Amino acid sequence: MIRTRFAPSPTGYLHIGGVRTALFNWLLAKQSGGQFILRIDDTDAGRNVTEALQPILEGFKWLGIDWDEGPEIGGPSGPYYQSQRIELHKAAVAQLLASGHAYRDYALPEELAAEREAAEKRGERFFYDRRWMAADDAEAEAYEAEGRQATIRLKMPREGDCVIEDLVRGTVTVAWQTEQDHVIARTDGSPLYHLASVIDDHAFGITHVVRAEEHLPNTPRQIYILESLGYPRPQYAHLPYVAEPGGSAKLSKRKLNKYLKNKDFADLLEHGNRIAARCNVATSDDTFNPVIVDFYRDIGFSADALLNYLLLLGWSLDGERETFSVDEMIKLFSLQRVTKSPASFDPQKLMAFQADHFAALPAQVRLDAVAPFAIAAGLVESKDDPRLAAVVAAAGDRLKVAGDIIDFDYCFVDSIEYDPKAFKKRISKPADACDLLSGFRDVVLAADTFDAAAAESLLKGYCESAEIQIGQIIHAVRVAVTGTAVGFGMFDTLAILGKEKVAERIEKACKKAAEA
RNA sequence: GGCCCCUUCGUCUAGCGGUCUAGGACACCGCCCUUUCACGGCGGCGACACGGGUUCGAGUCCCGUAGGGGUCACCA
Repeated sequence: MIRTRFAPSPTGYLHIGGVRTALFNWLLAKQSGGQFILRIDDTDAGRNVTEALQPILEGFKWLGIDWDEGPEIGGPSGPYYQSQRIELHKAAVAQLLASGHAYRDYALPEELAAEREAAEKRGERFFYDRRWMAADDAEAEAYEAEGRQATIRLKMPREGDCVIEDLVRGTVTVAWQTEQDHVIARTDGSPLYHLASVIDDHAFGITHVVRAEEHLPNTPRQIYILESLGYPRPQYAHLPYVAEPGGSAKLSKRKLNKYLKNKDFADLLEHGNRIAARCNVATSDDTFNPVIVDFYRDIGFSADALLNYLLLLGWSLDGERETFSVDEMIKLFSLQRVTKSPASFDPQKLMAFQADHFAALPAQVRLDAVAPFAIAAGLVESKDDPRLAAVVAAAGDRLKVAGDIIDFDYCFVDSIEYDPKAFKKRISKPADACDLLSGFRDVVLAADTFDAAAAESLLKGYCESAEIQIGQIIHAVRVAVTGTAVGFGMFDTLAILGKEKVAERIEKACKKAAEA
């Protein structure tokens, strides 16, 4: 039975790289009928845990990554907050101390810092020499009489190798002597991450530790802890990290300013900002950016598209197939096909996946996705407004994300803005534009029915009688009734607007042209 | 700097000694379709980091070099 876990710290946001790691864990568990566990690593956090956790939980819910055990639902191995498991961790520390795998260390932070500095000066790396180690109770008492307090350090082996069989990287060998005596408990007795993580993984029965490769250097000390405690080793799989757009360094939320220099990244954010501005989406720097999942949800991405893209960031089936439903991901994923090198985050490719996924959705689903944005932007009052369904259908794949509905605001609002360039080119400049437009307007007004087919025959008939090619008027019509030079089919547009609006806008455009 | 990891088109990747004049996707550039935009179709551009080996034969194995990256907390 495979049991995997993802262990976020309550930071207030869900990082895209973290989602990728969680996804792989989830997939691995799901495909074998195993369990995926969410554990909250809040040993350091303290305040506001619930608040800082909420966005993360909500992010997973939106993505459809559900957990079999963890916050909100509990489970047989609980509690799932590390801060609530502290007694267990302390007991393990005591056990390690008793068995001689760890020791009390009375070094003062200043003393350590001085040692570190001295080593650096000599051009050597700092290596703690156990100078303030208490070899027995008597020594400990003596140190404590001086007013010192002990941290607990691992008494790491100083010879031999630590051999890690990693499911992604193969055999990794590290000489024990390169490992420090890591601190596992602070002077106040509180246990540190590595200790807690190992204890909890064992307590939860985690069989596969699948995490980002930045944890690879931590693995020897964790192995030392678990083997000292007599625990079996889990299987390890260290995933390559997700790299920044156009670069090879790890994607980090802290370097937003740097990513903004990448055009694709900046364009994606700009796209989001455009939607957010119209749809009342909060755009705090902390969460509204393409490194954080909230961003995608808030501008109308499909969760499955994001998942599909992330799946391919470090994994491939055969190098050919790229589109996978969630069920297919679960069925086909394998750690064997995880790549070893970091994959850089490519906003354009992500958007391509999104566009494809969104275009393939059934009309009703697309409508449901778009409606909240249309309502928030004040384009319609309810999703039952027939114009909305008509626009979504007519727009087709021009809607890449649900929030793109704002690009077609001219189908809903009372008065439109004209793109100055388009207006000049199609209406002001051509001498006969307004005459032709006015002629067409009369035809429109006289029409009995005005659906797309009717609009088409009306315009074509008008061209015939005016003895012009359709190309000579259709662009002017588009600019006059939509304000822009681009959009979906003209006849659909006319039908959606209705004859009164079409006539009114043509008149207004001609008036504006005459004034200029 | 120590330790560890990584290295095929701009990007994501296929490739597990001969089928590689290196395949697919995104991006980019043409052309076609077309009332605009988008889609779609067709075509193009474009990579095995370098140097040694091993082998009849190396993108594929070995060793070096270079480059990139991760990590070195009483953070997680």
